[in-house]
Amino acid sequence: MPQLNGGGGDDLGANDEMISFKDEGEQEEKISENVSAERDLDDLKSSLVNESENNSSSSDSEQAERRPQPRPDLDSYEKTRDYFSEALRRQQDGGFFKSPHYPGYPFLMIPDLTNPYLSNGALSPSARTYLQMKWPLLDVPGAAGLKDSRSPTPGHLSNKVPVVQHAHHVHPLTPLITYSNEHFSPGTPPSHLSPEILDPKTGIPRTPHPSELSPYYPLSPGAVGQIPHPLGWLVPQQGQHMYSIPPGGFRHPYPALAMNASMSSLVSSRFSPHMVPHHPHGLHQTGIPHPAIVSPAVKQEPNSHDNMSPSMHSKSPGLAKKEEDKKPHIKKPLNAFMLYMKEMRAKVVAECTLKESAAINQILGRRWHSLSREEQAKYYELARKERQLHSQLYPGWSARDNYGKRKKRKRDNKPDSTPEDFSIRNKKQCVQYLPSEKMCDSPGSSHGSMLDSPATPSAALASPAAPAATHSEQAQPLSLTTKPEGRLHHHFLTGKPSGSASISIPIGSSGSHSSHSAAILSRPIPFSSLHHSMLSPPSPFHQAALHSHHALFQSQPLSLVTKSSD
DNA sequence: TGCCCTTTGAAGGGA
DNA sequence: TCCCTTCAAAGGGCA
Repeated sequence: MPQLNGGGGDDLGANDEMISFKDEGEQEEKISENVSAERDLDDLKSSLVNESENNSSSSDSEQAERRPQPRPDLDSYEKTRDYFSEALRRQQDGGFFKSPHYPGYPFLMIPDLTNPYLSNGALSPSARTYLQMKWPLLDVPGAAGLKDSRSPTPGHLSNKVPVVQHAHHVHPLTPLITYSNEHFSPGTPPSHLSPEILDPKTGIPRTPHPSELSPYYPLSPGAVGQIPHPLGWLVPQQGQHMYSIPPGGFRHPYPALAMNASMSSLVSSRFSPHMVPHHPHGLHQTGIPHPAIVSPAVKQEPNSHDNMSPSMHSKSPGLAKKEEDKKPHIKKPLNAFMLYMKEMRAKVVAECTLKESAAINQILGRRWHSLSREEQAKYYELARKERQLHSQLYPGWSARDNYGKRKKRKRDNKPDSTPEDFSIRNKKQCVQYLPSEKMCDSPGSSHGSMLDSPATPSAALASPAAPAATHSEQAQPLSLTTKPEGRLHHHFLTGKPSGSASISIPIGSSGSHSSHSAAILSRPIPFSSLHHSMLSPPSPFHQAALHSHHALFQSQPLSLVTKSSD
């Protein structure tokens, strides 16, 4: 697996970190991915027929690309396959994106997608192909009439994740090309990304047809007014949509929204303020509820008033309550780990026999730590954009608004909770999930890349965690429950002190997490007790980490460790 | 039916 | 500034 070129400075992992159980499987996976990709592409072909036909008069670049093939769908197919080949080649060449988890990353570097738009504002054909591939239901310009977008999008609207990611051959991050391929640097959005979509044929601004919106973020409440989430790539698996415009949303006039360049590319032309009527029921015009908006009946507590906007407070109690009942539940933006989890869960599930999310999440947590800084930085950046977008969409929304929306969760370290209660609560926590992950533990568990080396400038730059570190550092996984040494080491991205442990294995949870779940479950298995298949042979670095880890463990009893003793 | 579990990170409030 | 709490996703387990 290729490492970052020239990054030798903090190359913690040495070569051994590249050795993982998954490497072999990776080969197979690539093969299967290709097979699967082709299979998927077969399906894709048919959806590309019309597009190709409709663009017979496309640009010269397309003409140049186009092979003299009689079937335009095959052309698209070939081009798409070229992308895979190119992606694979780049991956093998040791591109920036090195993780075997992300075969799709190289797509971010597809040259043609660097500027997927033609001079007239239309998507380049390959970009269209790509977009079609990534958003099969996305009616990109030129593909109009391909399908009736107003028809429900069945596959994407399920809230359940398919056990096997069908689109594993394309990394979900690839749609981030939307942001740019400049490693998420908020660049200047293409000029065509104006609130209005230019008709590629006429050049006349027009209201985007719903079919041009990402199918993963179909318009929900307010139908046309619904904003498709630009991070829809995260959703495809679940078919969820992140955000929506709640009734009463956009408390600020939309034009007043300060859209920076990054946001512009995020929101793109689909976030036209002209298409933001309020829909009281949080339903897409198709009648499909927006996943980001949980029906009050589902999530909202009957007596909850804390989700009321100021405007609602000013209304009459009855009316306010009425609207409150209608008011959708605006979910929190996903953080980096959540984004990662969402993406990788299906993969882990597919790799493992595990089904329990708790166990899966443990694996994901460890894999998260095994990610390189760059990889994590991508997710941090994504999360940052998520938050940014969320804040733009819901200017008045506060995370506090959702407090109490869920049922009261375990509050085992409440002062009033009795020890009996606590012990009862922790009975289930004695279940040890991790051993069962030995089959599918992170190949990168030996990666060690997240260890406490200072962030590289690029990573730090890319990290949105930097501004938020004030809050997040306390929750850094590296921080020990006991925090015996104080906050001595630094967040790998922010460079800020973030904990005492010098290894990346979470020992319990910090903060409130540990307060209710810092039992043995949260405790990592000592390296020495891990199955061989769970960890690669320790590099010198990891041996040092082992030593440190053991030292830490020696200072902590291995028995049930809770923070309830506080 | 609905909470619990598990993970990390973000946000907000209180001290 | 630090600490704590809550929530975000997910889905099997369990009462």
